Amino acid sequence: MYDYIRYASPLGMLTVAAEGDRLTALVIDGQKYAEQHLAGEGRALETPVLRAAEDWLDRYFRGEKPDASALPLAPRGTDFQLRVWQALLAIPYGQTVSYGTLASELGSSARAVGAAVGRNPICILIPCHRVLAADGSPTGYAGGLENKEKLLKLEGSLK
Amino acid sequence: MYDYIRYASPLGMLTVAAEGDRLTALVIDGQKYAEQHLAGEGRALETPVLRAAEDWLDRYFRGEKPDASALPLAPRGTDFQLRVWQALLAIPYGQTVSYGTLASELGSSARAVGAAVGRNPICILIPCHRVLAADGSPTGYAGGLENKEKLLKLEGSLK
DNA sequence: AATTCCATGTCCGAAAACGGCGAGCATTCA
DNA sequence: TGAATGCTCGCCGTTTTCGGACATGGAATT
Repeated sequence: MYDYIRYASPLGMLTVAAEGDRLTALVIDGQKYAEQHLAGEGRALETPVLRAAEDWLDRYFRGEKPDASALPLAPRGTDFQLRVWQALLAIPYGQTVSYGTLASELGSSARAVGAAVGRNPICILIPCHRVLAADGSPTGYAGGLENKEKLLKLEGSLK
Repeated sequence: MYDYIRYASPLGMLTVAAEGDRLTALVIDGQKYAEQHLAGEGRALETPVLRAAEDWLDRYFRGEKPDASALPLAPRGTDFQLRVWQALLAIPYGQTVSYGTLASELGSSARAVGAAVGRNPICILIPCHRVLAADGSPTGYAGGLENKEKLLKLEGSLK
């Protein structure tokens, strides 16, 4: 059982979900794997943590650089996925990494990291959009490639 | 999250578990598949329904014929399993059925019924011990064959 | 009689397939 | 030369698929 709000963003409508006082999901309409991240019953209810997320998004899309670590995140995943998502949180605003380097930091393979990054349940807040192919091109995005590019442009990482 | 009590019986120690005010499991120490029936966190706490189950067991082992339908049962399983367990509840005290007849009543196969009966999460209360092989011999029991025989003797179905 | 098939629902383990990749090598044009 | 493109192969966590094994019994063959 989770609570959620809908949020109108430059990327389209978002759904932000929480269980208790922790965020569990942030998905873009039409996003791949969204069903898995929003499994079970949900009710439209704006709890305090959801209001905080709303503020965060307001500021983010306004071009500010709000601190994601201010929000309590509780993504669900396998041990490996949690490690990868944790690593994503360490990538600063405006910077990017390649799947390969991320993989070698984690002692894994680019391919496996790619799969885990693609299942990130908390878009934007956990900045999976900051991971690019080795040649610097934005390769794939569960929420739609054009949205990945929008986010990177907003952050000044892409022309 | 479930509550449970331990119960010393002629069959050995039992664990009776409930979620809220409904029984979800009754397993004999050493019983097969017990882990599945007691999955997740449990705490030792005697709730009203567990006390009722205790009374029921006291009477049962004393040789009385308490009514199982007086207790709220909430076993978890597949649709087919629930149908089979429902059918078990219809077998009166002191009577037995064969896997085959049960199967034809349910429009299934003896083999499939056997598998489902074997996964009964609420021993004794849901009388899976009243199902015998076609030739009348007690074939298998997740809680140990000797216990199946004890129960049948108590009920007078076995010499 | 004794043996062999098969039906049927579920679980479990093994094996194979599938990715939001990337390095290495060959080929192709300027 | 050298940069750009395309192919193959290895990488490794997760998901999907597949083959047996069961708390059996009836029908069809030997």
